[in-house]
Order: sequence, then structure tokens, then C-alpha cells
Amino acid sequence: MNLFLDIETRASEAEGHKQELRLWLRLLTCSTMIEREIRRRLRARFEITLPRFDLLAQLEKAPDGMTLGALSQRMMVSNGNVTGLIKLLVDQGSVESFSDPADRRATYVRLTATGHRSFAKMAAVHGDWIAELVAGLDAADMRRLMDGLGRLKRSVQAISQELGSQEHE
Amino acid sequence: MNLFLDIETRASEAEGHKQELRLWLRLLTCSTMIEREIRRRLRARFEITLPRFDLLAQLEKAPDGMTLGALSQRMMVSNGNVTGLIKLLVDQGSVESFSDPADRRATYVRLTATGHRSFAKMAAVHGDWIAELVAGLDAADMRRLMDGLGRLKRSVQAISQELGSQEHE
DNA sequence: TCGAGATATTTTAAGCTTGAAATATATGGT
DNA sequence: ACCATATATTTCAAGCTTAAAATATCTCGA
Repeated sequence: MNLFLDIETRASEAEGHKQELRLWLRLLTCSTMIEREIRRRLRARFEITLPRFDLLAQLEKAPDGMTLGALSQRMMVSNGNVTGLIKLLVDQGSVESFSDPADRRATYVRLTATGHRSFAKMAAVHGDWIAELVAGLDAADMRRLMDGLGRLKRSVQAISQELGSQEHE
Repeated sequence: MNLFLDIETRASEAEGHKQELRLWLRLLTCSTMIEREIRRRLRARFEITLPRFDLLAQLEKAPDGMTLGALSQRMMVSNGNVTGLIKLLVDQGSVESFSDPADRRATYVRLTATGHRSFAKMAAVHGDWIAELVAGLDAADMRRLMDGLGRLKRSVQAISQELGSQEHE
């Protein structure tokens, strides 16, 4: 029995984890295809880039504003990236920033009334686009995918966090 | 009955396709997390960027070489992007380019012996990393995810291609 | 053969993204 | 009160990415 497992283990290592790789490549293909399509439509229809749209979407969820740090965590991008995007959006009038007198390190940002209105219009159309792209899935397909991706997310988080915390040792 | 459906339809539109959006956001989260982790490890361990690794991976599958156009299609990036990456990799010695005398428009590229060797080393480790990140899934989870993502891929392709072809009308 | 499209690639400008170093501010123990 | 350390953000250089225009080459029908 141990021998059998050993042989299987060796075989799978020799094959270079084919199933896992295929899964990752298919996942990447799906997200790349959707992202490209959404990016193109946002530009064509609203003359906005995907990163800016994503940032507005995060702020929409926090009516009272949030710090740049929280924003960069939720967007899963670097701090410097957020700094640059916020500059552009503030210049453009859809975002305003303010500070907490009690902690002058932090910068808070939130949508302006203008930003809120224009995001609401875009978000409705964006939702329709996503629904259109996944229209080939029925409710059961979506539930199964949500479940599987949820498991995957937890699996990846377990590894990334474990290594992330090692950096602090 | 029609009335009932209308109400449901309106409700789902008013809610902005919540389920579909959640699915898309979860998918994006998974691929972003994995990509970030792989990007970081490739840099730390092999001092190579993810785009360059991806390009080498495509060439590895085509021992006789392929055109830049085919490469950009498979990598799902623009032509200009491939032009730039290839320049760097040729300078660095892992890729060589040659041309078809019968069609002087096309540029073919393939791995050099050096490129092949160094990619092989990286690919083995990369496969282990992916397997580690998805270790929380069992074989059945992976099959279900592959199936669901396959459906999603076909769904997105059906829409993108449909619109892509409209551009030629 | 000529020339109108089609095809393959390169160039360019604009914008995104990162990791690391630098700056600014806060906190807690002494 | 001081200072070491932690936290929040900005700056910077390098590299990636795209869309669109430009260039080069090919194909094929009149």
C-alpha cells in the first residue's frame, strides 16, 4: 500500500502536477477573457479605465470613506498604485480626500456626489455586461463555481498568509 | 405568469445581477491572489518576471517555433507587447528568431538550448508552487472546478467572438 | 502585371503596476 | 519628554500593457 502510494506520488511529481496546472491555466484564461472584454467596453462606452472603475466600485461600498491603505488592500494592489489613481480621480472630480485630525498620517477618500452619480450609471451597465458574459451558466452551475472558487480562495489564502507571516519572524 | 416573470426579471435587473457579479469578483480574487504569489516567487527564486515566464512556457510547447502573431494570440496579449518581450528575451539569450523565406512578413521564434534548459528548471518548481496553492482542493473539487470553468469559458467566448465578428461587418 | 485589400509586425504615446526607498506621523515603554 | 519602532503614504525607476497608426509584405483577381 505504501509502495503503491509512493509510485503514484512519484508519477504525479514527474508529470509536474498536470491537473493542478490545467486548472490554474483555465482559471487564468477565464478571468483574462472577461477582464479584456470589460476593459474594452468600459473604454468604448464610458471612456474610463478598468483600474479607475474598480477604485470607484470600492469607494461606493464605503459611503463614509476609507483610508488609502484600506483601499489598496481591498483592491489587492500596491500603495503607490492607489496614490496615483486617486490623484487622477480627484483631479477629475469624482473623488475627494479628507484627513483625520487625530491621525495625520492617514488620508481618507470618498466619492463626490458627481462621482457617485456617474459610477451608479456605469455600475448598472457593468452588471448587465457581466450577466451577459456568464449567461451560459445556469443557477446550479453558478452555485457550484462559487463553491469551488471559495474552496480555492481559502486554499490559496492559507499558503499566502503562512508565507506572508514568515516575513515577520 | 407573464406578470410574475416580468416582476422577477425587473427585480433581478434592479439588483444589478448580484450573483453574477459575485461570481466574477470571486473568480478575479482567486486569479489575482495566485498570480501575485507566483509573480513574487518567480522574482525571488529565479529573477524572472511573470510575462517572460509565460512567454517561455508558450514557446516550450512549440519546439519548431511559432510566429509572433500566434504567440500573442496564445498569450492573449497585444502584438506590440510580444514584440517587446521577445526583444528582451533574445538579448538575454533564451529565445532566437528566424524567418520563413516564403513569407518575409512573419517572424518565427523558438527557445534556444539555454532557454530550454533554464525554463525546464523553473517549470518544475512552478508546477510544485501551483500544486501547493491548490492543495486545499481534492480531486473531485478540481474536476468540478474544471467543468464549471470550462462552461464559463465557452459562455464568454460565445459573447466575445460574436462581438469581435461584428467589428468586421 | 497592377493594385486593392489582407496579413504580420513594429512603433508610439499613454497609462498601469510593482518593490523598494524615502518621508511623515504616531505610539508605548522608560 | 525621548526614542525606538510601527504605521501610512509618497516617490521613484523599471517594466508591462494597450490601442492605434505606421510599415512591410503578400495574395489574388481583372
